[in-house]
Amino acid sequence: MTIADPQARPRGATLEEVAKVAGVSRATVSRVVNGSPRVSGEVRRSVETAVTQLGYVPNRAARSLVTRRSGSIAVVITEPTGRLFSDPFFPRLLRGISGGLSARDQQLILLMPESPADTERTATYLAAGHVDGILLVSLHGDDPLPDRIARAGIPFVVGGRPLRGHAASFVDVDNRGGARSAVEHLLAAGRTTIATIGGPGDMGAGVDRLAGYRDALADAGLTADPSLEIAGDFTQGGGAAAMEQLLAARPDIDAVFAASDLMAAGAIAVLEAAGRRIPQDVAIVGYDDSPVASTTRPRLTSVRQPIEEMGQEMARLLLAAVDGSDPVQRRVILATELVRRASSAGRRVP
Amino acid sequence: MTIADPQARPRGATLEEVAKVAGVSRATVSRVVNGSPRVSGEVRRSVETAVTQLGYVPNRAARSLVTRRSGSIAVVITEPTGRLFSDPFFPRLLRGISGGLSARDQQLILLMPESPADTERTATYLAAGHVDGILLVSLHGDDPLPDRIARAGIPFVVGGRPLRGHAASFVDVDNRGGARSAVEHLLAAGRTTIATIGGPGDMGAGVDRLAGYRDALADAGLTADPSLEIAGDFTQGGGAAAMEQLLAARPDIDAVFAASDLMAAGAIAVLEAAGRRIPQDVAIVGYDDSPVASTTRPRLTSVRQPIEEMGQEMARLLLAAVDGSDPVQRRVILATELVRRASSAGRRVP
DNA sequence: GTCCTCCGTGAGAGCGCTCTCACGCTCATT
DNA sequence: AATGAGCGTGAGAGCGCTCTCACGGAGGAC
Repeated sequence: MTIADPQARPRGATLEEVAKVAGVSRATVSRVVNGSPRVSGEVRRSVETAVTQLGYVPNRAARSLVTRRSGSIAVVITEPTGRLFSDPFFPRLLRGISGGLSARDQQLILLMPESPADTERTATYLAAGHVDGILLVSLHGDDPLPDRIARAGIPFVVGGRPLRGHAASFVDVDNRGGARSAVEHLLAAGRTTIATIGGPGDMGAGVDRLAGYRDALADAGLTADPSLEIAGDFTQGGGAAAMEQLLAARPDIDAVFAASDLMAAGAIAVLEAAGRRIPQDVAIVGYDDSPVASTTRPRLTSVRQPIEEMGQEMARLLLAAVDGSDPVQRRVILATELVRRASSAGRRVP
Repeated sequence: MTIADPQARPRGATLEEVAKVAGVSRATVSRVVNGSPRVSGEVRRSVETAVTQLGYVPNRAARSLVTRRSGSIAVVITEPTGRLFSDPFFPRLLRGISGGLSARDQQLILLMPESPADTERTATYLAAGHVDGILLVSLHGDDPLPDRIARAGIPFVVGGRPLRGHAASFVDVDNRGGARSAVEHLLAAGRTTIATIGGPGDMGAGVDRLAGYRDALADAGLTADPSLEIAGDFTQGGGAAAMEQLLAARPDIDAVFAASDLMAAGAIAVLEAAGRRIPQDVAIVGYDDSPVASTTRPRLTSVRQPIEEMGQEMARLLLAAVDGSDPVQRRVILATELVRRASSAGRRVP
């Protein structure tokens, strides 16, 4: 094997070698490295010296083999295309997750299955127990993954409320509350005919934002009107198409709540082309507070979400579940914040 | 241990068990699983049956322990904040990398060190040989990582041309050529006083795009003018600040080449506020062709980059290096494409 | 003084896999 | 007919680590 291996990278020191240098047994070095309290101060110091001197770093594979823990967490992103490329949601979420994980010395394994075959391979990989826990992001209603890994008994946490009632912990932003506050803001500005361009009906974020929209209307004593509701796909093109339909059906619209900034940007372009002034004729509010919100003209009022925090919280929940210290299912909902900009400014003169 | 373990997750079948079911030795099962040709058809089939029946999946830790290969590749993203959150560069790159890796059954380990302490831990982790190879993304000039891992002898590939002459393979988009084509486009439209808002001077993308700008001017017989060049930080705010300085120093500007779309968006806002019409008074071209480019008004002419392809190519190069089949250093430069939109339309009347 | 407990340490098994080597068989070669 | 090459298969070592168990010595209870 020494001969056959083309690489022969220098292998680091082993426990055995550290033990020899420190003049103790392998077991004692292991105890020191893993912070066991049952080691005398003197021995501990001499082991630590040897560790530093040899630059010893534990071999994770060997450790995994016996502990049956991989020391890694999978993050699975199953997003066809749209949202993934169009807003900085994922980088921010990943950063939050990464931060939450690194403190505990867990590695983040990123899985982005594209094809159904990929998804199948991913499911097999995950169910085989190669990771200690799983973070599921951007779940659609029909995703088979949660069931598969639940059956395999691997702890997992979902980002965003899962639509089907999986017995799973999840972390979500308050989509319903955020949408409600956006629409309340429009109502307070004197708008009366408020349409919404919703998200996909198979995603929690889509469903909940629509619910929040309806909540606000109901509170104001208005009844929901199907001709004012249309589903988009979170993309700019989708937003534009939806806006056109909306405008054709209801030319009397004086406000639009779009469930994403990109869709709002698409809607703005269409409204503009139709000769509507924003915000004078039609006020518009988006969702996400993405960078796009400050490049539209007028700049876009939007609902800001604590994405990094969401990632961090997901990591925290999952690690607790992996430790077994918290077998309970938890649902964490994080608050959103309405960021007011020009697109919804000014009171309409009735 | 059986008692101490709070989880006791069902462990999958082992090689040994498959061997027993198939009536062969462990070694033979290993050969079948690893696709060795030295197994007779009959035996192979009976092993495959047993594998399927037991749902056998190899234990990666055990395999790693003996092969000294982890089966995973690290992707290190060291980006302070700005770019990471503001454009979809990273998701796209990650997707490209992921695609390039998954075909080879390599796991993608994502590392996003934030603090200097994180970076140190990351370096230690990587140098310890826990991954088979490393992909370095968004490298700044002063990053100590390349040296560290080069010294440890771990194969790595850099995304974007590294500024200091690391003896490293890299994949880059043709920043210089892309910038040149953008500026040539402005020249062809009759613009004569073309400013540039560049990227950070410690990043290859920043330096190269500036060089491309100068190339185009030189080709047109114009000499570079320091009062027309200013460095930004790839963010919208940075672009706006730069544009203000530029406008104060050279009110006669009739075109701007911004090294990122976000900076271009910032510049547009400032130009607008200063009463300049776009593109009539000042034409503007961005870089990245990000979603922002189609939300600005007018929509932004920009340089499109093959980001997914870049990620794929990085994965490909790295895997070749890991295999040892390609110890040569490679430099791959991918072509860009100018996407013409309204912000640079129309010929200026001299 | 004897017995027992407790604590720090070492010995050794074994996690699941790959890889080398040896072995026995079948065929082609002389 | 004898020899050897080649191929498919099995036996067994060992990767680096953790964990259980055993052991010896110190200290307290009787």
